[in-house]
Amino acid sequence: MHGWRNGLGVFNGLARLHLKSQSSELRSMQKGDEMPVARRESSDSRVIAHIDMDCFYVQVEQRKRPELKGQPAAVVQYNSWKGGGLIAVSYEARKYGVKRSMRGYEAKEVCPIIQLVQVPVARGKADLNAYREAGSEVVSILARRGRCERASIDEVYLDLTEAAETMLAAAPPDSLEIVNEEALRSHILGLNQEDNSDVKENVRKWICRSSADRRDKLLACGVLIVADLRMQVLQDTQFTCSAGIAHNKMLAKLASAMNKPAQQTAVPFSSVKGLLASFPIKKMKQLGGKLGSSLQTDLCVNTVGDLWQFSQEKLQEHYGINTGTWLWNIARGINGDEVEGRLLPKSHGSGKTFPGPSALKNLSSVQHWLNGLCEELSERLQSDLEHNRRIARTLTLHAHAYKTNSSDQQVKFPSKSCSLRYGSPKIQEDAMNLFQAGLREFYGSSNVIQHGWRITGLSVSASKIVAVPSGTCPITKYFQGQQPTCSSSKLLVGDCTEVAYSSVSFSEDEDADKIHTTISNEDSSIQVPSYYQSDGADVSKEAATATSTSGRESCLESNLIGSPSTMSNELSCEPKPDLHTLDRQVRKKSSVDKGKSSILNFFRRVNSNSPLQMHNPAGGTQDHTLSHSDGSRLETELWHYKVDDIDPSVIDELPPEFQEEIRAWLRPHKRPNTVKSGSNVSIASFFSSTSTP
DNA sequence: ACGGCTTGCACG
DNA sequence: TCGTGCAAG
Repeated sequence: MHGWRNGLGVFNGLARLHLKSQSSELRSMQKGDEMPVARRESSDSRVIAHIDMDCFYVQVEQRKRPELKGQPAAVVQYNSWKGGGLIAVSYEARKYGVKRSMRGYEAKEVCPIIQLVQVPVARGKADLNAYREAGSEVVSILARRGRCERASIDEVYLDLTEAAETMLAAAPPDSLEIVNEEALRSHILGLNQEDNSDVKENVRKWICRSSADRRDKLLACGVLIVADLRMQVLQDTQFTCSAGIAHNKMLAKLASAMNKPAQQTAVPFSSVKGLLASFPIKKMKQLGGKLGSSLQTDLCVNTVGDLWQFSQEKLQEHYGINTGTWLWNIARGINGDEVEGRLLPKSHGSGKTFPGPSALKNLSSVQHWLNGLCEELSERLQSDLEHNRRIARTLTLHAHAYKTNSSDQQVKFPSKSCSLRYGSPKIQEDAMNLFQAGLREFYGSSNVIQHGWRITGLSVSASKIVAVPSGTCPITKYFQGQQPTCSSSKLLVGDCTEVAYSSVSFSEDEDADKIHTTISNEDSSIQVPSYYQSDGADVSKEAATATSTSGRESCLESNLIGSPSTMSNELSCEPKPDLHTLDRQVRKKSSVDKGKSSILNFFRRVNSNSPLQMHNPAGGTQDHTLSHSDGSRLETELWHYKVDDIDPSVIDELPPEFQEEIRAWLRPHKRPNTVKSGSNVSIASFFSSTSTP
């Protein structure tokens, strides 16, 4: 227990910079302070929600076939063997004891009246697109009230801090005459519900309590907002969901599962300790597997409360610096993970298993299945390009295999990747080559004749997805921006886009025009923040006069202008993610943008008289020096900014699109996972590697 | 060598 | 950077 109290007030600093009033602490933080990994102190006052769709695949099928609503039902794939495997089960069916991972036949045994709906099949494999699209519908609604992170096909995190603060300032709960019925149905952990009491009235009192501390009031606002959002989701999509509202992601996630389906649960700070004390360790996210088992068997930890007796150092010795620190923190309800603004997946994949006798035995069957997988992948990449203007740069092939007549069964089939060329035929060709490369390695030196092989699983995936430079910039201009002079540097977006264009436009015949118009479409009927509009014009002018690099730059800039919703009208029934969010999230990860991100240009214009020194406090070798992509710095001064010199309060004044980026620089980073005993690494040493300009 | 198919992330 | 393994749903 001793660590609990210790955990409450010990940490200062970076994590709090979202609060204007506390931003000065960022500057005052001195050497000797302790700051291992991303964390927040437990005075964390964010309002975070986790939204979890109820048996989502079932709901999607029920919307398609309304006669299934209210019925015991399950979604099943591959009806061929033992009635197929269940992947989603309605709550009515769960009452009969039907579980996910049952076979169709088993489900029928315990619940004879269950309705089994098959997952759509395309090219001989399960086709999950309907569920993906339904998930996007939900995300587009949930993203309305705050930063939104698509955590999976049916789960979303929301950072509602700002919305809650705004509500608290403008229309605080204690001023409300009527409270949303859905909000009144909330579960408030720790709220005493006496036997005869009016439950809803108690919830109303809690929500409207004027004596509540600020954190509870913010949480109450969160409860109201989430109730509202959930109603919107239901109205617009017919889907129900459950939600957790808390001060961080971990607690929100715990809470969302506590009352399902179609309910929401809030975790006031005062109830955290009681909640965790007896909470089964294996039910914590990330602890459902080997790590959780290790805690149980090696440390005799069965509940989160059992973790309290271990010092940080002890946990670090066992599990490494990062995991150890993380464990110590989550045991105390501390979790600084940010809600990433990301509405779209980071990769696409298509795969299939070939169990038992269905294992593939020769190249032609591998080719057959690989072709189908690649076709599906290609379609999804096309769709991502059209809807979101993104391209993937890397193609990866995974396979599971074993050798017949061989002793070294433990040898794994290696994954292989290459740069991704668009167009189904190219992807198929490349995937097949990757497979053969993997196969050669898989053989090793073993005797091919004696040792045949079987393939039990194949998958292809596309990753490293980046935004396509597009918008006001004609393609010709765009290509001028990336002459061979760049070849030595890492202009991956450009290089890859070029590939994408040529192959998409010329290999997939009928798509050529579509792609072109997509890229060059510049309908500007959408609303663009004023700082973009004025800047956009400026940048375009600069682009027109400069030669070597500004073509590229202007493309990147103009990416901020124009909207995906203006494109591909025939597909416009689908929800389109917000381009600004999209652009921000892509830019954040792009190695290209590290050196030339729009935010630096923004600073350059705003502070043109006083260039600041900027370095990344934790970025190691990362360099935020702005230089042109061709490496010529002729007319480009070197703009250095030092993070310490940025008044954190200024961040809130920046365009929201930039705030995220800046905060990412300021955020603590993970340390290399070397286990050190006595591991209080000082801030000084943490920063020292990059503190020289 | 079966629960199947996706995703994301940490590690070396 | 690439490839592997873990975890989740």
